[in-house]
Amino acid sequence: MSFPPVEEQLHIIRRGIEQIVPEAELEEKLRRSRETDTPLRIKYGIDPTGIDVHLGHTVPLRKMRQFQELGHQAVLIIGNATAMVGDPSGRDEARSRRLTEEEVEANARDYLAQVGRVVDLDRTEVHRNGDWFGRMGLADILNLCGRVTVAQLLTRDDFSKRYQAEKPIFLHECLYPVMQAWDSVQVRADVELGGTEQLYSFMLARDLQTQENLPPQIGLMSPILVGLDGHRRMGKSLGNYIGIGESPWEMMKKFMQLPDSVLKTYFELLTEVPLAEVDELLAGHPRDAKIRLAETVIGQYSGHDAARSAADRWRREIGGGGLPADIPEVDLSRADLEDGALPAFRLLTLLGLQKSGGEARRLIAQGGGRLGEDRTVISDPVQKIPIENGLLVWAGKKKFCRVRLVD
RNA sequence: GGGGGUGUUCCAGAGUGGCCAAAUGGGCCAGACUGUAAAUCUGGUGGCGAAGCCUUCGCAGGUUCGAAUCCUGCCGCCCCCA
Repeated sequence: MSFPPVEEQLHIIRRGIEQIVPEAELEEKLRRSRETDTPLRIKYGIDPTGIDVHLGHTVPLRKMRQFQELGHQAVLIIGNATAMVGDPSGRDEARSRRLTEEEVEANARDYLAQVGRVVDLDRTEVHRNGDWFGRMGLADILNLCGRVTVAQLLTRDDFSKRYQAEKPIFLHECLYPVMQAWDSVQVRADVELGGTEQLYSFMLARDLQTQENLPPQIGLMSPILVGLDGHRRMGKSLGNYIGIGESPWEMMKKFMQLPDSVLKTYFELLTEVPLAEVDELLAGHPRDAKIRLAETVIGQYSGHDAARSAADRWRREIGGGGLPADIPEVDLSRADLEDGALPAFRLLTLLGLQKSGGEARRLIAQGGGRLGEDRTVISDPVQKIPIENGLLVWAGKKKFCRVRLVD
């Protein structure tokens, strides 16, 4: 096996990376790796706490894939032990609940399947950190804890913020960064991937590795990928994410709703489109750049054909103002009708377009209730609407369905 | 163990006896404008087919014509002292 020249590798590795600590050592490691023909061990840890892998997760995963392509060894850590603690990073609150072992294991399997869409699992070492943490006795744990001071922990931004805000910090959470760092010792990591909020853990790992007479790892930190709102990090709990398991069309719609301001970062972190070309794209109409972005990323998960047809569909239906292709049909029982008609607000709630009568009334009062292909505005919330099969009903621009009358 | 705080509607945070379904901000929803982007502006944001009624302010009781507001007990969280 022979590695590409160091400069070439660095060029690929640096893309989309915010911070490398320490940078000089990375170059040195790459050089030595190439001279001795020894792949670097690239660690990335992921806690199986949820089930949806989204684009935010793919940033370090893609980086890992790139390392694989360069000939290095990917080392994936399934944090089945750390998952039971919960990563306090970037949180200003404690996790509400700890997961059970069964949940964690189920999630872990699910995660691997999803992760396999980005990294090449056949060429990846997969470890579960429960394998080593499960074997540790109290003495081992105390010994490990004895290497970290509380003052150090409190230098972490998330902990100090919480501390100042008089919010709870639980003892087991303090263990999280320590455990994460110990993983690096266990797998003899040369490089660890993660977000910028991982700095503390990465540095702690270097300390522990040095104490164990191992070469310290390099931390490669990606910027945080902001979510659909354009401000806060992409995350499941914020509901602002694009999951890699979503259909091409779902992804398409979400991409097109991104604020323009994030386009450049998205291109940089999620695609391999050369940056010079990205600049050219951004000089044109942002809408076209966005379509290109969406198509490129969707193509990575669903193939180019599917990506293209999603993009075409968007241009046709949404860009072009046509009717949506998928109009869900909702059953409506004839028994609910009154003389073949219904008050407008009641229609919306029965169809599930609105949660309550009050909500539906407000929507209609504000001009969000519409009927038919020509989207005639319903003017009065209690207006009697004659119901017929196939009637198209709108609750705002994005929610709609057709009536299907049933007995 | 002792002392002091605090708990409000999705979130943050006002409200300290009636004018409170509860200020304000955020979020969210709708409308206008657009590229169904962002920003901006406008309106809305407990439930009930109107008037009116009903349920909400950590939990359980109590005082009162009347309680988110007062009292008692319980629970959670935070800080300080030891």
